[in-house]
Amino acid sequence: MTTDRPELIWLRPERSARGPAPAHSRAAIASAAIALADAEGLAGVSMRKIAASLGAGTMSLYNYVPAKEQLFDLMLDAVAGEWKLPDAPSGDPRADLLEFATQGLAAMRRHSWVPALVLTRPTIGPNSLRCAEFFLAVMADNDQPADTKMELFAMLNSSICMFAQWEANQRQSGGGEQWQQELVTYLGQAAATGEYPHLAATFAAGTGRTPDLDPDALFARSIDRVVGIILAPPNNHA
Amino acid sequence: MTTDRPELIWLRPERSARGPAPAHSRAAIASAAIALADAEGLAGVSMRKIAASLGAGTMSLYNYVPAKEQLFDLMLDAVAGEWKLPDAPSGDPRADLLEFATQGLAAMRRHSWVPALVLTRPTIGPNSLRCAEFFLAVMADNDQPADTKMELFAMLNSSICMFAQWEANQRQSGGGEQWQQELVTYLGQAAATGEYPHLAATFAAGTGRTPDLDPDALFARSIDRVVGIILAPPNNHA
DNA sequence: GCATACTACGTACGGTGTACGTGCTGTCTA
DNA sequence: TAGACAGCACGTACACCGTACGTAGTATGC
Repeated sequence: MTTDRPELIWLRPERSARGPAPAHSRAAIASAAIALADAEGLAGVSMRKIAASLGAGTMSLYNYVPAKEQLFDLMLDAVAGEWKLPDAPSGDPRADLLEFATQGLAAMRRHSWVPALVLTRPTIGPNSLRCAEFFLAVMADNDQPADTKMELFAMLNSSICMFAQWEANQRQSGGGEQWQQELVTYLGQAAATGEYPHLAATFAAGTGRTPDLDPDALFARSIDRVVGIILAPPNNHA
Repeated sequence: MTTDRPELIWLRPERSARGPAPAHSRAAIASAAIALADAEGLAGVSMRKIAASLGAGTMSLYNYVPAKEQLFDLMLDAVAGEWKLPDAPSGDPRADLLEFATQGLAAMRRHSWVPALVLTRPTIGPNSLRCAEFFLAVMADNDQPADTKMELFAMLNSSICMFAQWEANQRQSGGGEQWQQELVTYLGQAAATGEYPHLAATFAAGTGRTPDLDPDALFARSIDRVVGIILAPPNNHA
């Protein structure tokens, strides 16, 4: 409420000239938080645990981060820094966007808490801006309005997130045998009611199939569609 | 690490024959929780507040719901029940899917906490199944593999969620004047560094524009693309 | 009649984010 | 150079959270 200091964390300097040198850093705190989230999930991240893993007092963290929410911003931007992007577009926009998406998926596979979090917190830290910059560089020759390009960027990012989240859910569900069992039981019951004929048919058809298409290939196929939409000339759509 | 015992809530009967009649119901509890989430956000939902709003003791809720996590399932399925779907497909799949998406967007606009939540919790309650059933009925004449259809359903749902979440973020950001101000300041600074030339150009081009395209039209346009992909014959893509 | 299974709910425990105060340290200003 | 002062480290404390557990009451099946 009382906003003497800027709310936006990127606007406040990491360190001012006065006072003793800090014993830690935003980057170190974010890194510790990321390690915790990777190991225990986002819900397992607490200020006390982060402080303990850094050997700091809990309340010391508040000298670096105004609140836990802003810590999430730091975490997300740190992950955005893991994208390994070429310095300049290659000249093949489709390949560049695919590579961008692949980098994103890889990062989100390492940090399965990212997709759900990034959806609720639009990130605009330095590393995220670097990603946006790359996207816009790739799209430089594409004559669409500026804000449309930003929407397309959001669309690409969301698609990557969706896929990563879907994978994470699969993994989580597949892990619990009992849950899988219960799910089958329940869907069987639902099908037996006769209220869901199409669903029952689909369920029956789906069972016993072997495919399990290579996840990477599935991702490439899905994202290729999205990239196609993004790169399509603006007015070719009815 | 708690021993994961998912205990699918849809499998346990709401009420058994023995014992006194319950004073409340899952539906009433879910409804109270939804009202709370609408008013204060998902983080504002607590067992104590729900109980208070129902005039019940906090711990009584645990006679209806094994844990708070399962309550989220109830909430999501209750919202899925708000979709107003025709009994049968109209014969125009494109129109049907657009209508489906529009219903979804409307529900998510009423309950802005849904998109983020549903992404992390695949819903399979009775109402959610009804939605899937409708989708499959629309897709009945479309000869794609069963599991592909389910993937496409997930894709459609995700797209709706993405759009709704994006809108919610816009609304939230636009609400805080100071935040908006700080964002502009920060982006200005970032642009001034010269590290983000394309971003700076895009930002400059975006400022001063008037469009603010009607959100519904924007949604229709976006979702129409997705519907196009969904309805496209399976092998028309390179 | 009576065991049984369920409802209702108070109490309590271990966890959370963080406001506040206290002492310290380094730098900038007069 | 003296002192004001901003930033740092951290302990304590508070309000709130999810929920395990125990107790008491009540309707049903045998």
